[in-house]
Amino acid sequence: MFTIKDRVTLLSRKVSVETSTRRERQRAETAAEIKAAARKLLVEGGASAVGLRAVARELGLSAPALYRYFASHEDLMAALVTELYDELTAYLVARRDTSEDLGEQLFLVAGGLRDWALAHPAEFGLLFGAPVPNPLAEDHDLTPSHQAAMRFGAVFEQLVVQVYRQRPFPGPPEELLGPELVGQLGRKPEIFGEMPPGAVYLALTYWTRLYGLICMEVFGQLHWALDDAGAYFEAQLREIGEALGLDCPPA
Amino acid sequence: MFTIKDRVTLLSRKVSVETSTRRERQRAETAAEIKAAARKLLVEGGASAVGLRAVARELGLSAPALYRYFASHEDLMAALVTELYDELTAYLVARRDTSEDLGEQLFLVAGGLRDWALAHPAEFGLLFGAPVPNPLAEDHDLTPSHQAAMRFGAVFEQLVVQVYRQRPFPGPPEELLGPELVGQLGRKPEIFGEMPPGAVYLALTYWTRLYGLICMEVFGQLHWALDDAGAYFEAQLREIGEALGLDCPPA
DNA sequence: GTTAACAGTTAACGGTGTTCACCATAAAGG
DNA sequence: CCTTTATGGTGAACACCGTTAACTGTTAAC
Repeated sequence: MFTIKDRVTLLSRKVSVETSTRRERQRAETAAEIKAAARKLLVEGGASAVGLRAVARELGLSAPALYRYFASHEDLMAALVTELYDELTAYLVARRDTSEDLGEQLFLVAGGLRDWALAHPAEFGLLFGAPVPNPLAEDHDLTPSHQAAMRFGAVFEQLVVQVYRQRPFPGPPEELLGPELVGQLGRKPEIFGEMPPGAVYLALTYWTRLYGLICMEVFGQLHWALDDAGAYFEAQLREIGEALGLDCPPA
Repeated sequence: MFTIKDRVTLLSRKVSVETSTRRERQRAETAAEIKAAARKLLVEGGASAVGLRAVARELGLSAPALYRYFASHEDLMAALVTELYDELTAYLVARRDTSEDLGEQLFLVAGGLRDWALAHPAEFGLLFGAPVPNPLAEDHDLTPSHQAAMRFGAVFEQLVVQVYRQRPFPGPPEELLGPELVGQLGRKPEIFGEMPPGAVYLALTYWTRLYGLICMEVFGQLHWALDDAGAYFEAQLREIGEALGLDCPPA
């Protein structure tokens, strides 16, 4: 179980004071170069193409040298995932802050996620296409990549909560959701604050539909029906926005 | 471009006459054993655990022996994917034929897909979690696994079309979708028959939301909000069914 | 009954992640 | 300033991987 305090410390990006000695700076720079090379191989040849030897070859090093920076190939990938999550989060936040209106921000963030996914399909596949990444069970402690994923999710969560606070949207009545679902929907006040179950349901719907849309498009599972899913995506987004009580721009 | 005739021949499962000589039967049986061993390794250790040598070890063979049955490791995986698609399709069809009512069938098939995915998460990940499987472009010819995937999709497509024919659902008005999207939605008559763009939009919505829901749940990306997504899934399904003009069972 | 195809073997090549022993250099300490 | 120590690098080696080649029995076919 996580307390609210845990969440707060977790969601604030660490901006350490950086008492960087000369060595530490060099070390961090090399680690960054390694991750950059790994990413280059990822976009060029897919996840299977990013191997330790290939990365080392990319920067003129020997494979065992990388073990001074990452404990294993899996660790390298996890670090890359963390970096990508943070890059995506920063991109979404920057895009969100383009507007002051919370409703517009919701559209900006959704469209931003799609744009990033389409611009970086390999990276997106690494972040979101991995089958069964983690159970997030009690015993499993939070790895840095998990924390980065939560920071990413928090962008959407916070925004939805803010939108609700500004102009509460009703959501379906509780008798339509059923008691079991209503119970579960009210079980996360540290995320959804004072939102009633119906509103939480709508927020989850927003996220679920957005995820499904983008995954299907970037994974190429929509080609059989649409040659350009852009218009479809916008229509779906308007539909969701309407359910959230936002004034949606016309087609 | 595919003609309607192509689709018909493609979507009918081949039930070859099987003029099986002794050798051919033995050969087919061994190939089946290989695929079974590969699947066992898949569910036990994920996609990365199913290697040629491991499969061979599983049945007391040498690795090169498998090359008498599959041209490469990739071919083995493709054959496994084909088999899994067909198994899933057969499961859905059997479940669908439990009821005569088309509306109920739509719910049965949707719930069946979720149940199969939850019962076989590794297999589901292999089928639907693969990033960017294929562009389905003109030059790329249809591999058996693609054909199996299309047979799978056809179960949903045919059902939606039948539901529409029995009781047409309106869908959003065209001026709400925009001319660009309306144009794309009317471009696949070989799939959606005489359905108007709004209805095709709803059919796509049905599939997109279903896919997103199941992917998120089986990939563990819903644990942060819900401990058991079953009730949420059913509520979402009711919502979609309502949009399709079906009488949905209460919670 | 001869012949040819088939199903399997072992050996080997290049590739992978990883560990080990070793070595140079750069920082730290008396 | 010199010594010590930690750091970042190396090549060799292990076990595994997918794949190919050469070879050997068995089995079906003419």
